[in-house]
Amino acid sequence: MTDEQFPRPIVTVDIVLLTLSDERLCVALLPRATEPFQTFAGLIGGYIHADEDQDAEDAVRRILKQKTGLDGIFFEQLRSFASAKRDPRGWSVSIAYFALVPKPVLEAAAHTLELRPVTEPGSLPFDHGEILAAAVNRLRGKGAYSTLPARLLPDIFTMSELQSIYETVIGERLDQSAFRRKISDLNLLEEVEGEKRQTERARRPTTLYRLKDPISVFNRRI
Amino acid sequence: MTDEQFPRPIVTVDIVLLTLSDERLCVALLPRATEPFQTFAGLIGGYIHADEDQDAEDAVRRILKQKTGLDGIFFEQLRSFASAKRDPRGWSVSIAYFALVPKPVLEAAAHTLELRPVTEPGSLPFDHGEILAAAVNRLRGKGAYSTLPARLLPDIFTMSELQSIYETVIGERLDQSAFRRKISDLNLLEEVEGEKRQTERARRPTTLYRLKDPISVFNRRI
DNA sequence: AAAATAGTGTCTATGAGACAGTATCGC
DNA sequence: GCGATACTGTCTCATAGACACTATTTT
Repeated sequence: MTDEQFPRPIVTVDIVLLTLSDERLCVALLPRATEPFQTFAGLIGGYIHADEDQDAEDAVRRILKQKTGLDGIFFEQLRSFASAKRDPRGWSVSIAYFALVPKPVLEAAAHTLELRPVTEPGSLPFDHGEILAAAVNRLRGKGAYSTLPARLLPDIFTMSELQSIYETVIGERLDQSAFRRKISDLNLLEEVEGEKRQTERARRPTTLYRLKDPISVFNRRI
Repeated sequence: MTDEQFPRPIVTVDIVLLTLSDERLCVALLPRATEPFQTFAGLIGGYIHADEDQDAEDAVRRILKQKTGLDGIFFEQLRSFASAKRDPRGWSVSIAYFALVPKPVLEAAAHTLELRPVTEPGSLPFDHGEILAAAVNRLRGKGAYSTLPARLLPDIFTMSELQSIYETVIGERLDQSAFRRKISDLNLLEEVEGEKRQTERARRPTTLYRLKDPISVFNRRI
Protein backbone atom coordinates (compact mmCIF):
# COMPACT_ATOMS: atom_id res chain seq x y z
CA MET A 1 0.00 0.00 0.00
CA THR A 2 2.88 2.32 -0.61
CA ASP A 3 2.79 3.36 -4.21
CA GLU A 4 0.22 6.10 -4.66
CA GLN A 5 2.05 7.17 -7.84
CA PHE A 6 -0.16 4.77 -9.79
CA PRO A 7 -3.07 6.37 -11.65
CA ARG A 8 -6.46 5.74 -10.10
CA PRO A 9 -8.93 3.67 -12.10
CA ILE A 10 -12.37 4.89 -13.08
CA VAL A 11 -15.00 3.70 -10.60
CA THR A 12 -18.66 3.33 -11.47
CA VAL A 13 -21.71 1.64 -10.03
CA ASP A 14 -23.86 -0.49 -12.34
CA ILE A 15 -27.28 -1.82 -11.50
CA VAL A 16 -28.96 -4.85 -13.04
CA LEU A 17 -32.61 -3.93 -12.55
CA LEU A 18 -34.77 -7.04 -12.92
CA THR A 19 -38.50 -7.41 -13.13
CA LEU A 20 -41.08 -9.89 -14.33
CA SER A 21 -42.97 -9.18 -17.52
CA ASP A 22 -45.29 -11.73 -19.12
CA GLU A 23 -43.94 -14.53 -16.95
CA ARG A 24 -40.42 -13.78 -18.11
CA LEU A 25 -37.52 -12.36 -16.21
CA CYS A 26 -36.50 -9.07 -17.84
CA VAL A 27 -33.75 -6.54 -17.39
CA ALA A 28 -34.43 -2.82 -17.51
CA LEU A 29 -32.00 -0.89 -19.69
CA LEU A 30 -31.42 2.77 -20.28
CA PRO A 31 -30.22 4.46 -23.48
CA ARG A 32 -26.78 5.86 -22.72
CA ALA A 33 -26.68 9.67 -22.70
CA THR A 34 -22.96 10.02 -23.40
CA GLU A 35 -19.98 8.43 -25.05
CA PRO A 36 -18.79 5.75 -25.19
CA PHE A 37 -21.64 3.72 -26.68
CA GLN A 38 -23.89 6.79 -26.77
CA THR A 39 -27.58 6.00 -27.43
CA PHE A 40 -26.96 2.26 -26.94
CA ALA A 41 -29.08 0.70 -24.21
CA GLY A 42 -27.04 -0.41 -21.20
CA LEU A 43 -27.28 -1.16 -17.52
CA ILE A 44 -28.27 1.66 -15.22
CA GLY A 45 -25.04 3.14 -13.94
CA GLY A 46 -23.06 6.17 -12.99
CA TYR A 47 -20.05 7.60 -11.24
CA ILE A 48 -19.73 7.75 -7.51
CA HIS A 49 -20.12 11.32 -6.29
CA ALA A 50 -17.56 11.55 -3.54
CA ASP A 51 -19.19 14.64 -2.09
CA GLU A 52 -22.77 13.39 -1.73
CA ASP A 53 -22.44 9.59 -1.56
CA GLN A 54 -21.27 8.31 1.79
CA ASP A 55 -20.90 4.81 0.41
CA ALA A 56 -21.63 2.72 -2.68
CA GLU A 57 -25.20 1.99 -1.54
CA ASP A 58 -25.86 5.73 -1.39
CA ALA A 59 -24.68 5.97 -4.97
CA VAL A 60 -27.02 3.13 -5.99
CA ARG A 61 -29.99 4.85 -4.36
CA ARG A 62 -29.14 8.19 -5.91
CA ILE A 63 -28.61 6.77 -9.40
CA LEU A 64 -31.79 4.71 -9.26
CA LYS A 65 -33.77 7.75 -8.17
CA GLN A 66 -32.24 10.06 -10.76
CA LYS A 67 -32.31 7.76 -13.72
CA THR A 68 -35.48 5.73 -13.17
CA GLY A 69 -37.48 7.56 -10.52
CA LEU A 70 -37.49 4.41 -8.38
CA ASP A 71 -37.14 4.66 -4.64
CA GLY A 72 -36.89 2.16 -1.82
CA ILE A 73 -36.68 -0.97 -3.93
CA PHE A 74 -34.62 -4.01 -3.02
CA PHE A 75 -31.00 -4.20 -4.13
CA GLU A 76 -27.91 -6.13 -3.17
CA GLN A 77 -24.27 -6.09 -4.21
CA LEU A 78 -23.32 -8.67 -6.78
CA ARG A 79 -19.57 -8.29 -7.17
CA SER A 80 -17.13 -5.97 -8.89
CA PHE A 81 -15.82 -6.17 -12.42
CA ALA A 82 -12.39 -4.67 -12.73
CA SER A 83 -10.03 -4.73 -15.66
CA ALA A 84 -7.98 -2.68 -18.06
CA LYS A 85 -10.07 -3.53 -21.09
CA ARG A 86 -13.69 -3.46 -20.04
CA ASP A 87 -14.03 0.28 -20.71
CA PRO A 88 -12.34 2.04 -23.68
CA ARG A 89 -11.57 4.99 -21.41
CA GLY A 90 -9.06 2.92 -19.45
CA TRP A 91 -8.63 0.79 -16.36
CA SER A 92 -12.01 0.73 -14.66
CA VAL A 93 -13.95 -0.81 -11.81
CA SER A 94 -17.67 -1.40 -11.86
CA ILE A 95 -19.24 -2.21 -8.51
CA ALA A 96 -22.23 -4.20 -9.73
CA TYR A 97 -25.56 -4.44 -7.97
CA PHE A 98 -28.75 -6.20 -8.82
CA ALA A 99 -32.17 -4.83 -7.94
CA LEU A 100 -35.60 -6.43 -7.99
CA VAL A 101 -38.78 -4.51 -8.64
CA PRO A 102 -42.42 -5.53 -9.21
CA LYS A 103 -43.63 -4.62 -12.70
CA PRO A 104 -46.41 -2.26 -11.48
CA VAL A 105 -43.93 -0.30 -9.38
CA LEU A 106 -41.58 -0.07 -12.33
CA GLU A 107 -44.34 1.17 -14.60
CA ALA A 108 -45.52 3.77 -12.13
CA ALA A 109 -42.10 5.33 -11.69
CA ALA A 110 -40.07 4.62 -14.76
CA HIS A 111 -38.92 7.16 -17.23
CA THR A 112 -37.92 5.56 -20.51
CA LEU A 113 -36.67 2.13 -19.61
CA GLU A 114 -36.34 -0.62 -22.12
CA LEU A 115 -37.29 -4.11 -20.97
CA ARG A 116 -35.54 -7.09 -22.48
CA PRO A 117 -35.85 -10.75 -21.54
CA VAL A 118 -32.69 -11.86 -19.78
CA THR A 119 -32.49 -14.83 -22.12
CA GLU A 120 -32.20 -12.54 -25.16
CA PRO A 121 -30.73 -9.28 -23.97
CA GLY A 122 -29.26 -8.42 -27.34
CA SER A 123 -25.88 -6.75 -27.56
CA LEU A 124 -24.85 -4.71 -24.54
CA PRO A 125 -22.06 -2.14 -24.13
CA PHE A 126 -18.90 -2.78 -22.07
CA ASP A 127 -19.08 -6.11 -20.22
CA HIS A 128 -22.72 -5.50 -19.30
CA GLY A 129 -23.65 -8.84 -20.81
CA GLU A 130 -21.37 -10.60 -18.38
CA ILE A 131 -22.68 -8.55 -15.45
CA LEU A 132 -26.24 -9.38 -16.42
CA ALA A 133 -25.42 -13.07 -16.61
CA ALA A 134 -23.85 -12.95 -13.16
CA ALA A 135 -26.94 -11.25 -11.73
CA VAL A 136 -29.33 -13.78 -13.24
CA ASN A 137 -27.13 -16.57 -11.96
CA ARG A 138 -27.18 -15.17 -8.47
CA LEU A 139 -30.94 -14.75 -8.52
CA ARG A 140 -31.48 -18.29 -9.77
CA GLY A 141 -29.06 -19.71 -7.24
CA LYS A 142 -30.11 -17.78 -4.19
CA GLY A 143 -33.75 -17.80 -5.29
CA ALA A 144 -34.27 -21.42 -4.40
CA TYR A 145 -33.03 -20.82 -0.84
CA SER A 146 -34.52 -17.46 0.05
CA THR A 147 -37.45 -15.16 -0.30
CA LEU A 148 -35.59 -13.09 -2.91
CA PRO A 149 -38.08 -13.94 -5.67
CA ALA A 150 -40.90 -12.41 -3.63
CA ARG A 151 -39.28 -9.00 -4.21
CA LEU A 152 -40.59 -9.29 -7.76
CA LEU A 153 -44.16 -9.27 -6.43
CA PRO A 154 -46.17 -6.48 -4.82
CA ASP A 155 -46.26 -6.48 -1.00
CA ILE A 156 -49.46 -8.48 -0.98
CA PHE A 157 -49.82 -11.58 -3.10
CA THR A 158 -51.50 -14.95 -3.42
CA MET A 159 -49.90 -18.32 -2.90
CA SER A 160 -50.29 -19.13 -6.58
CA GLU A 161 -48.57 -15.92 -7.60
CA LEU A 162 -45.72 -16.70 -5.25
CA GLN A 163 -45.38 -20.20 -6.64
CA SER A 164 -45.43 -18.89 -10.17
CA ILE A 165 -42.62 -16.41 -9.39
CA TYR A 166 -40.50 -19.13 -7.89
CA GLU A 167 -41.11 -21.29 -10.92
CA THR A 168 -39.96 -18.69 -13.40
CA VAL A 169 -37.00 -17.66 -11.26
CA ILE A 170 -35.78 -21.19 -10.60
CA GLY A 171 -36.80 -22.32 -14.05
CA GLU A 172 -38.73 -25.47 -13.19
CA ARG A 173 -42.25 -26.50 -12.32
CA LEU A 174 -43.03 -27.01 -8.64
CA ASP A 175 -45.64 -29.25 -7.09
CA GLN A 176 -48.41 -27.16 -5.60
CA SER A 177 -48.88 -29.29 -2.52
CA ALA A 178 -45.20 -29.51 -1.70
CA PHE A 179 -44.74 -25.79 -2.30
CA ARG A 180 -47.50 -24.80 0.11
CA ARG A 181 -46.25 -27.25 2.69
CA LYS A 182 -42.71 -25.90 2.56
CA ILE A 183 -43.73 -22.26 2.62
CA SER A 184 -45.96 -22.87 5.58
CA ASP A 185 -43.31 -24.94 7.41
CA LEU A 186 -40.82 -22.14 6.95
CA ASN A 187 -43.28 -19.73 8.51
CA LEU A 188 -42.34 -16.87 6.19
CA LEU A 189 -45.71 -15.39 5.47
CA GLU A 190 -48.51 -13.83 7.38
CA GLU A 191 -52.07 -13.93 6.22
CA VAL A 192 -53.65 -10.59 5.37
CA GLU A 193 -56.89 -11.16 7.26
CA GLY A 194 -60.26 -10.44 5.75
CA GLU A 195 -58.62 -9.51 2.48
CA LYS A 196 -59.80 -12.02 -0.05
CA ARG A 197 -59.72 -11.40 -3.72
CA GLN A 198 -60.38 -13.10 -6.97
CA THR A 199 -57.61 -13.36 -9.49
CA GLU A 200 -58.39 -12.75 -13.12
CA ARG A 201 -59.90 -15.99 -14.30
CA ALA A 202 -60.26 -17.54 -10.86
CA ARG A 203 -63.50 -18.73 -9.40
CA ARG A 204 -62.80 -19.32 -5.76
CA PRO A 205 -61.42 -16.28 -3.86
CA THR A 206 -57.87 -16.50 -2.58
CA THR A 207 -56.17 -15.86 0.69
CA LEU A 208 -53.66 -13.03 0.48
CA TYR A 209 -50.28 -13.01 2.17
CA ARG A 210 -47.38 -10.75 2.89
CA LEU A 211 -43.79 -11.46 3.88
CA LYS A 212 -42.98 -11.35 7.58
CA ASP A 213 -39.36 -10.33 6.96
CA PRO A 214 -37.88 -8.40 4.04
CA ILE A 215 -35.48 -11.20 3.08
CA SER A 216 -35.13 -14.61 4.66
CA VAL A 217 -32.54 -17.19 3.73
CA PHE A 218 -33.21 -20.82 4.58
CA ASN A 219 -31.14 -23.91 4.16
CA ARG A 220 -33.37 -26.17 2.20
CA ARG A 221 -34.62 -25.71 -1.31
CA ILE A 222 -38.10 -24.42 -2.05
CA MET B 1 -22.05 8.44 -16.83
CA THR B 2 -21.43 11.98 -17.86
CA ASP B 3 -19.64 13.72 -15.04
CA GLU B 4 -15.96 12.83 -15.12
CA GLN B 5 -15.24 16.00 -13.11
CA PHE B 6 -15.71 13.99 -9.94
CA PRO B 7 -12.48 12.92 -8.22
CA ARG B 8 -11.63 9.26 -8.56
CA PRO B 9 -11.66 7.18 -5.38
CA ILE B 10 -8.66 5.19 -4.19
CA VAL B 11 -8.91 1.56 -5.31
CA THR B 12 -7.16 -1.30 -3.53
CA VAL B 13 -7.36 -5.05 -3.44
CA ASP B 14 -7.50 -6.77 -0.04
CA ILE B 15 -7.07 -10.48 0.52
CA VAL B 16 -8.37 -12.47 3.46
CA LEU B 17 -5.88 -15.33 3.51
CA LEU B 18 -7.28 -18.21 5.56
CA THR B 19 -5.66 -21.39 6.75
CA LEU B 20 -6.15 -24.04 9.39
CA SER B 21 -3.82 -24.10 12.36
CA ASP B 22 -4.38 -26.43 15.34
CA GLU B 23 -7.89 -27.26 14.18
CA ARG B 24 -8.77 -23.57 14.12
CA LEU B 25 -9.52 -21.32 11.19
CA CYS B 26 -6.92 -18.55 11.13
CA VAL B 27 -6.33 -15.43 9.11
CA ALA B 28 -2.86 -14.48 7.90
CA LEU B 29 -1.98 -10.84 8.52
CA LEU B 30 0.91 -8.67 7.45
CA PRO B 31 2.44 -5.76 9.38
CA ARG B 32 1.71 -2.65 7.36
CA ALA B 33 4.79 -1.07 5.81
CA THR B 34 3.36 2.43 5.46
CA GLU B 35 0.93 4.92 6.89
CA PRO B 36 -1.84 4.93 7.77
CA PHE B 37 -1.74 2.33 10.56
CA GLN B 38 1.97 1.70 9.92
CA THR B 39 3.32 -1.43 11.69
CA PHE B 40 -0.20 -2.58 12.56
CA ALA B 41 -1.08 -6.02 11.23
CA GLY B 42 -3.73 -5.93 8.54
CA LEU B 43 -5.11 -7.87 5.61
CA ILE B 44 -2.81 -8.47 2.68
CA GLY B 45 -3.52 -5.71 0.22
CA GLY B 46 -2.23 -3.23 -2.29
CA TYR B 47 -2.97 -0.87 -5.09
CA ILE B 48 -3.86 -2.00 -8.54
CA HIS B 49 -0.99 -1.40 -10.93
CA ALA B 50 -2.73 -0.24 -14.07
CA ASP B 51 0.32 -0.94 -16.20
CA GLU B 52 1.00 -4.55 -15.20
CA ASP B 53 -2.36 -5.86 -13.93
CA GLN B 54 -4.81 -6.69 -16.69
CA ASP B 55 -7.58 -7.22 -14.16
CA ALA B 56 -8.22 -7.44 -10.43
CA GLU B 57 -7.28 -11.14 -10.33
CA ASP B 58 -3.89 -10.28 -11.78
CA ALA B 59 -3.44 -7.80 -8.96
CA VAL B 60 -4.37 -10.46 -6.41
CA ARG B 61 -1.84 -12.89 -7.85
CA ARG B 62 0.89 -10.25 -7.97
CA ILE B 63 0.24 -9.02 -4.42
CA LEU B 64 0.11 -12.54 -3.01
CA LYS B 65 3.37 -13.39 -4.70
CA GLN B 66 5.14 -10.19 -3.66
CA LYS B 67 3.94 -9.99 -0.09
CA THR B 68 3.73 -13.65 0.93
CA GLY B 69 5.62 -15.63 -1.68
CA LEU B 70 2.52 -17.72 -2.35
CA ASP B 71 1.67 -18.79 -5.85
CA GLY B 72 -1.17 -20.67 -7.45
CA ILE B 73 -3.40 -20.90 -4.39
CA PHE B 74 -7.17 -20.76 -4.49
CA PHE B 75 -8.90 -17.39 -4.24
CA GLU B 76 -12.29 -15.95 -5.06
CA GLN B 77 -13.84 -12.52 -5.00
CA LEU B 78 -15.87 -11.74 -1.90
CA ARG B 79 -17.35 -8.33 -2.58
CA SER B 80 -16.26 -4.71 -2.54
CA PHE B 81 -16.25 -2.34 0.35
CA ALA B 82 -16.66 1.24 -0.74
CA SER B 83 -17.25 4.33 1.33
CA ALA B 84 -16.02 7.80 2.19
CA LYS B 85 -14.95 6.92 5.70
CA ARG B 86 -13.29 3.51 5.60
CA ASP B 87 -9.87 4.97 4.81
CA PRO B 88 -8.59 8.22 6.36
CA ARG B 89 -7.04 9.14 3.00
CA GLY B 90 -10.48 9.66 1.48
CA TRP B 91 -13.19 7.95 -0.54
CA SER B 92 -11.94 4.45 -1.24
CA VAL B 93 -12.90 1.12 -2.71
CA SER B 94 -11.51 -2.20 -1.56
CA ILE B 95 -12.17 -5.13 -3.85
CA ALA B 96 -12.02 -7.92 -1.29
CA TYR B 97 -10.95 -11.48 -1.99
CA PHE B 98 -10.60 -14.49 0.20
CA ALA B 99 -7.94 -17.12 -0.35
CA LEU B 100 -7.52 -20.60 1.12
CA VAL B 101 -4.16 -22.22 1.67
CA PRO B 102 -3.04 -25.44 3.41
CA LYS B 103 -0.87 -24.75 6.44
CA PRO B 104 2.21 -26.56 5.05
CA VAL B 105 2.09 -24.54 1.85
CA LEU B 106 1.80 -21.35 3.84
CA GLU B 107 4.77 -22.28 6.02
CA ALA B 108 6.92 -23.20 3.04
CA ALA B 109 6.40 -19.89 1.27
CA ALA B 110 5.51 -17.30 3.80
CA HIS B 111 7.60 -14.36 4.78
CA THR B 112 6.56 -12.89 8.09
CA LEU B 113 2.87 -13.54 8.34
CA GLU B 114 1.01 -13.37 11.58
CA LEU B 115 -1.68 -16.01 12.13
CA ARG B 116 -4.66 -15.15 14.26
CA PRO B 117 -7.77 -17.23 14.94
CA VAL B 118 -10.70 -15.72 13.08
CA THR B 119 -12.71 -15.83 16.28
CA GLU B 120 -10.25 -13.49 18.03
CA PRO B 121 -8.57 -11.43 15.32
CA GLY B 122 -7.80 -8.55 17.66
CA SER B 123 -8.07 -5.01 16.41
CA LEU B 124 -7.60 -4.51 12.69
CA PRO B 125 -7.00 -1.34 10.67
CA PHE B 126 -9.61 0.23 8.35
CA ASP B 127 -12.72 -1.95 8.06
CA HIS B 128 -10.59 -5.09 7.84
CA GLY B 129 -12.54 -6.60 10.74
CA GLU B 130 -15.72 -6.34 8.72
CA ILE B 131 -14.05 -7.77 5.61
CA LEU B 132 -12.70 -10.69 7.63
CA ALA B 133 -16.14 -11.38 9.07
CA ALA B 134 -17.65 -11.39 5.59
CA ALA B 135 -15.01 -13.84 4.36
CA VAL B 136 -15.55 -16.24 7.25
CA ASN B 137 -19.28 -16.01 6.72
CA ARG B 138 -18.92 -16.86 3.07
CA LEU B 139 -16.65 -19.80 3.79
CA ARG B 140 -19.02 -21.17 6.44
CA GLY B 141 -22.03 -20.70 4.20
CA LYS B 142 -20.61 -21.99 0.96
CA GLY B 143 -18.54 -24.60 2.76
CA ALA B 144 -21.50 -26.81 3.52
CA TYR B 145 -22.47 -26.90 -0.17
CA SER B 146 -19.15 -27.15 -1.94
CA THR B 147 -15.66 -28.55 -1.89
CA LEU B 148 -14.27 -25.18 -0.81
CA PRO B 149 -13.05 -26.52 2.55
CA ALA B 150 -10.84 -29.04 0.76
CA ARG B 151 -8.70 -26.11 -0.43
CA LEU B 152 -7.43 -25.97 3.16
CA LEU B 153 -5.92 -29.44 2.73
CA PRO B 154 -2.99 -30.63 0.66
CA ASP B 155 -3.85 -32.13 -2.72
CA ILE B 156 -3.92 -35.63 -1.27
CA PHE B 157 -5.79 -36.35 1.92
CA THR B 158 -7.64 -38.99 3.89
CA MET B 159 -11.37 -39.19 4.40
CA SER B 160 -10.94 -38.43 8.10
CA GLU B 161 -8.92 -35.33 7.37
CA LEU B 162 -11.57 -34.16 4.95
CA GLN B 163 -14.31 -34.73 7.49
CA SER B 164 -12.34 -32.91 10.14
CA ILE B 165 -11.89 -29.88 7.87
CA TYR B 166 -15.58 -29.77 7.12
CA GLU B 167 -16.34 -29.97 10.81
CA THR B 168 -14.17 -27.02 11.73
CA VAL B 169 -15.33 -24.95 8.77
CA ILE B 170 -19.02 -25.60 9.31
CA GLY B 171 -18.63 -25.59 13.06
CA GLU B 172 -20.46 -28.78 13.93
CA ARG B 173 -19.74 -32.46 14.36
CA LEU B 174 -20.65 -34.73 11.46
CA ASP B 175 -21.57 -38.39 11.54
CA GLN B 176 -18.79 -40.43 9.97
CA SER B 177 -21.06 -42.85 8.18
CA ALA B 178 -23.30 -40.18 6.72
CA PHE B 179 -20.31 -38.09 5.70
CA ARG B 180 -18.65 -40.90 3.75
CA ARG B 181 -21.94 -41.84 2.15
CA LYS B 182 -22.60 -38.30 0.97
CA ILE B 183 -19.08 -37.72 -0.30
CA SER B 184 -19.17 -40.95 -2.21
CA ASP B 185 -22.67 -40.29 -3.61
CA LEU B 186 -21.51 -36.91 -4.88
CA ASN B 187 -18.63 -38.58 -6.66
CA LEU B 188 -16.19 -35.78 -5.94
CA LEU B 189 -13.08 -37.73 -5.14
CA GLU B 190 -10.85 -40.17 -6.84
CA GLU B 191 -8.85 -42.74 -5.00
CA VAL B 192 -5.10 -42.39 -5.23
CA GLU B 193 -4.39 -46.03 -6.00
CA GLY B 194 -1.70 -48.00 -4.24
CA GLU B 195 -0.95 -45.03 -2.05
CA LYS B 196 -1.83 -46.04 1.44
CA ARG B 197 -0.47 -44.31 4.46
CA GLN B 198 -0.75 -44.33 8.19
CA THR B 199 -1.76 -41.19 9.92
CA GLU B 200 0.04 -40.23 13.07
CA ARG B 201 -1.59 -42.35 15.70
CA ALA B 202 -3.50 -44.58 13.33
CA ARG B 203 -3.09 -48.30 13.15
CA ARG B 204 -4.85 -49.32 10.03
CA PRO B 205 -3.55 -47.62 6.85
CA THR B 206 -5.90 -45.24 5.10
CA THR B 207 -7.04 -44.81 1.57
CA LEU B 208 -5.91 -41.52 0.11
CA TYR B 209 -8.02 -39.32 -2.13
CA ARG B 210 -7.77 -36.27 -4.31
CA LEU B 211 -10.42 -33.93 -5.69
CA LYS B 212 -11.61 -34.64 -9.20
CA ASP B 213 -12.45 -30.99 -9.86
CA PRO B 214 -10.89 -27.88 -8.33
CA ILE B 215 -14.18 -26.63 -6.89
CA SER B 216 -17.57 -28.32 -7.03
CA VAL B 217 -20.80 -26.82 -5.78
CA PHE B 218 -23.66 -29.17 -4.95
CA ASN B 219 -27.17 -28.52 -3.82
CA ARG B 220 -27.45 -30.51 -0.70
CA ARG B 221 -25.60 -30.01 2.55
CA ILE B 222 -22.63 -32.12 3.45
C1' DA C 1 -73.87 -29.08 -13.63
C1' DA C 2 -69.46 -27.51 -15.66
C1' DA C 3 -65.33 -24.88 -15.51
C1' DA C 4 -61.74 -23.02 -13.09
C1' DT C 5 -58.90 -22.07 -9.50
C1' DA C 6 -57.90 -22.85 -4.29
C1' DG C 7 -56.46 -25.86 -1.10
C1' DT C 8 -55.77 -30.73 1.43
C1' DG C 9 -54.56 -35.63 2.19
C1' DT C 10 -51.95 -39.60 1.36
C1' DC C 11 -48.62 -42.87 -0.54
C1' DT C 12 -43.98 -43.84 -1.52
C1' DA C 13 -39.16 -43.18 -2.23
C1' DT C 14 -35.10 -41.09 -0.83
C1' DG C 15 -31.77 -39.06 2.09
C1' DA C 16 -30.20 -38.04 6.87
C1' DG C 17 -28.84 -39.05 11.64
C1' DA C 18 -27.86 -42.44 15.06
C1' DC C 19 -25.37 -46.14 16.25
C1' DA C 20 -23.76 -50.71 16.25
C1' DG C 21 -20.85 -53.69 14.05
C1' DT C 22 -16.73 -55.37 11.31
C1' DA C 23 -11.75 -54.79 9.44
C1' DT C 24 -6.91 -54.13 9.72
C1' DC C 25 -3.10 -52.54 11.46
C1' DG C 26 0.95 -51.82 15.65
C1' DC C 27 2.14 -53.23 19.89
C1' DG D 1 -5.30 -60.11 22.69
C1' DC D 2 -5.79 -54.87 23.12
C1' DG D 3 -5.98 -50.34 21.52
C1' DA D 4 -6.79 -47.46 17.88
C1' DT D 5 -8.30 -45.93 13.74
C1' DA D 6 -10.68 -47.22 9.19
C1' DC D 7 -14.74 -48.47 7.22
C1' DT D 8 -19.72 -50.68 6.56
C1' DG D 9 -24.52 -51.97 7.54
C1' DT D 10 -28.95 -51.13 9.33
C1' DC D 11 -32.84 -48.90 11.64
C1' DT D 12 -35.78 -45.06 11.98
C1' DC D 13 -37.44 -40.60 11.02
C1' DA D 14 -38.04 -36.40 8.25
C1' DT D 15 -38.75 -34.42 3.85
C1' DA D 16 -39.80 -34.47 -1.05
C1' DG D 17 -42.42 -35.57 -5.10
C1' DA D 18 -46.47 -37.46 -7.23
C1' DC D 19 -51.07 -37.34 -7.54
C1' DA D 20 -55.70 -37.82 -6.29
C1' DC D 21 -59.07 -35.67 -3.79
C1' DT D 22 -62.15 -31.92 -1.78
C1' DA D 23 -63.79 -26.89 -1.67
C1' DT D 24 -65.71 -22.65 -3.36
C1' DT D 25 -66.83 -19.67 -6.50
C1' DT D 26 -68.94 -17.90 -11.53
C1' DT D 27 -71.37 -19.04 -15.55
